[in-house]
Parts: sequence; C-alpha cells; structure tokens
Amino acid sequence: MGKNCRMERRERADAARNRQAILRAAEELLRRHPPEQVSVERVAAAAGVGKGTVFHRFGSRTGLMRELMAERARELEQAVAEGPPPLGPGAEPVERLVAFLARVAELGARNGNLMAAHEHAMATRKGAAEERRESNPIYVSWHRHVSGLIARGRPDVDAEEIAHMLLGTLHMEPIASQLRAGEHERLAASFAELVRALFRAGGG
Amino acid sequence: MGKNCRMERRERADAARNRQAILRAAEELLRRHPPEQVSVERVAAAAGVGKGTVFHRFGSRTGLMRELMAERARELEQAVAEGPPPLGPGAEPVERLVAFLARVAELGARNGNLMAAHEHAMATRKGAAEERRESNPIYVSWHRHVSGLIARGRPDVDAEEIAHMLLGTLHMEPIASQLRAGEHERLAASFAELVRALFRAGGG
DNA sequence: GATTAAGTTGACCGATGGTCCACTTAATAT
DNA sequence: ATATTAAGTGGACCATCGGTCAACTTAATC
Repeated sequence: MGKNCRMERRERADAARNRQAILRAAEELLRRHPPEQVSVERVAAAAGVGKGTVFHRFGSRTGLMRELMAERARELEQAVAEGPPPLGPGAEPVERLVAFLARVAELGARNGNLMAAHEHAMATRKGAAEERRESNPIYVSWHRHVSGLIARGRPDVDAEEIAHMLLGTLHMEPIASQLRAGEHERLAASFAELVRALFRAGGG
Repeated sequence: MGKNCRMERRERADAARNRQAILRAAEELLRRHPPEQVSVERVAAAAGVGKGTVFHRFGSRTGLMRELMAERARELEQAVAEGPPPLGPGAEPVERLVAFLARVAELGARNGNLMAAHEHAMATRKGAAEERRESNPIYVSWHRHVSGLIARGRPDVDAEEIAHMLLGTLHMEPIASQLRAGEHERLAASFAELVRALFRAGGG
C-alpha cells in the first residue's frame, strides 16, 4: 500500500520515448509526402525503431493516424468547450459555427496530408468492422458540435445530414489540396457564406 | 478502297465481349462488397478472364472504375444538356441545381460502392501525376455544371468552391453508406435546403 | 488457308499492412 | 547490487495488392 501501489501500470520510459519519436516522424513525413507514400515501414525507419514497435504501440496504420489527429484536435476541442466566444460558449450559434469551421479549415491547412492520410488508412483492407464502424472519435465529436449548433439555429432542417455535408468538405481531394497549399481562408469564407445563408433563410 | 477500308480498326468481337463481362462483373461485385475487397484479380475471376486482360482493356484499376462511372453518368449528362426542365435547360438555376443534385444523389444510391471505389482507386499508389492531376472527367463536368448554375444565381459568391463543397458530400463515408442503404431522398432534401437558402440569401 | 495484328494469360515483381516470437530492457522487490 | 518479470522491441515472414510482360491464341482479313 506504499506510494508505488498504482494499479494502472504506467507506460515504460523507453516506450514513451518511442511513442513520441514515431508520432513526430510520421508528422514530419506527412508534411512532405503524399499520404500513400508514408508507409508504416518508412515511419518506423524515420523514427529509428522497428516496424513491429509501431504496430505494438498503435495497433494499425489507422490507429497511428488517428492518434496523430487526436493530438491536433485536442486544443481545438478545449477552446470549443470552455474558451472565449465566438468559438466557445456564449456567442450566437451562427457565429460559433462560422468560427468553428474556420478553425477546422485552418487546422486542415496546417496539417498537410493528415486528414487525407487518415482517410487513406481507413480505406485500407484489413481493419474491417471494428475499426471503421464507429469512425473516428474526433469526427464524431466535431459532427456533434456542428449539428448541435445547426439544430439550435434552424430546428426545422436535417441538422445531422447538413453537418455531415459541411464536414465532408474537408475530405474532398480538390479542397484538401487547396488546404495543403495554405488557402484555408477561401474554404472558411465559403463555409461562412453557406452557414449564414442557411441561418438567414430560416430565422426570418 | 472497298467497303472494308475503315481506318479506325474496330475492337475485336471477343475483346468487346470480355469488356462487357468485366464491367458487369465489377458492377456486381461492387454492389455486394466494399470497394477495397473488390480487387482486380477478383473482378477478372468473376468475369472469367485473366487478370492481364483487365489491365489490357482498362489500363489500371482506376481506369476500370472510371469507365464504370462514365457508363453511369452518360445518361444524366445528356438529360442535363438537352432534356426537359427542370433538369435540362429552361428552368431557373435554383431549380435546375436542385434537380441535378437530386439525380446525382439517386445515382449514388443506385451504384452502391462505385463512387467510393473510384476514390479508393485514385488513392492507390502507382498512378501518380497523370492519373490523378486532371481528376476524373465526370467530376470535372459535374463541377462545371454546378458551379455554373451557382454563379448564375449568386454572382457574388465563390461558386467554384461551393460547388466542390456540395459535390464533395458524395465522397464522404457517412453519407456514402447512407446512399448505399438507398436513402438518397435525405441527401437530396438537404441539398435542396442548402441550395435554396443560398439562392434566397442573395437574391433578395 | 495463310497472314497478321489484336487479344489473352498467368507467372512474376516490388511494395504494403499486419503477425509473430525470440530477444532486450526498464521497473520493481528483495 | 541483484534477481525477477512483465513490458517492450525488431525484423524475418506472410498474404495480398496493383501492375508488367513475354509467350501463346485467335479473330479478322486477303
């Protein structure tokens, strides 16, 4: 019952170091190469570990990409939950939505091929039912946020469907490559245009 | 200079037969299985031909999917160019756009995994610059139509971007699976909602 | 029936995501 | 310090994929 009686065994020090090395290596490779060229083996080599280690840590290519994405999304998630308006609570739904989508676009722009890589990983053979069914938790949380805001502003429309449509944009190749080039303002502007039009049309 | 002096050598009879067999087999497999499980080899086996024949006919997996997609799109393309309103010329841009997107949704619903398969094929390693740059001609033509209609109704917005956003919807996994389940009306309704809101917001 | 270009095929290639297990090593208990 | 041991590691190995190719067939022509 001493101070070392932790039930949850911590991750070993070398394991934690390797986890970081792998994540950083994947990040770096993804910044410079299209996702289909960033194989697990290359990531492992760049991180200075064996391929098996990557799979041991992240389970699958999808798992690695998911973790990378989660890392990027955490900051945004917090800003949404408890940050200042218009992103955080307090502002009107329209403004919150516009602000959120702008940030998502920016996040897409800063992360190069990450979104595409995750999509690509999901589309790959092995991970059948389990991996793909519940999709990725970040998408789910984003979708909940967006569809919640839409529902508050326009209770009469199919908010969930429209939220899927808006977020789907990020996974589109023509737009993704635009984001990769840094042009996130263009997407943000069109997001704003669509959202404002939608809210105005019903609000009177 | 007799009656057989055709310069354009026709496709041989057995080749034409195999082409059809391959297309139909791919169609059938795609109706029942997720795209990543429909390998070229399986298509070939189902069509009763060798793998090499598929590549000889269609060049690549992408080429096969593209052809399948083109086959499905031809009918729609013609209806748009010279059919009766609201799909064809004559109706207001809003109505044409709503009608067009409804048909696109329906097309997606009837074709199971075709869109996803094409996307999946595009994301696959080999076909680097050439295959991917100009994207697929069907998408380009759809995009031109949609962005043209938007520009006519709302000259002040970024029509090309918004057209990408609307069409991008079809490539989204949550919505694609909805379409696969036959629920194309739901997508069509949200398309209509968004488009009407967009046009109303600017038209006064 | 001969000629020939078009078509066909399956063994083969390099690469990928993922598995496995013999081997190391960090954290603990003594 | 040393022993114990569970966690971690690495890379040969596997099935499968898209794609290539050279030897072989065959449909269309004269």
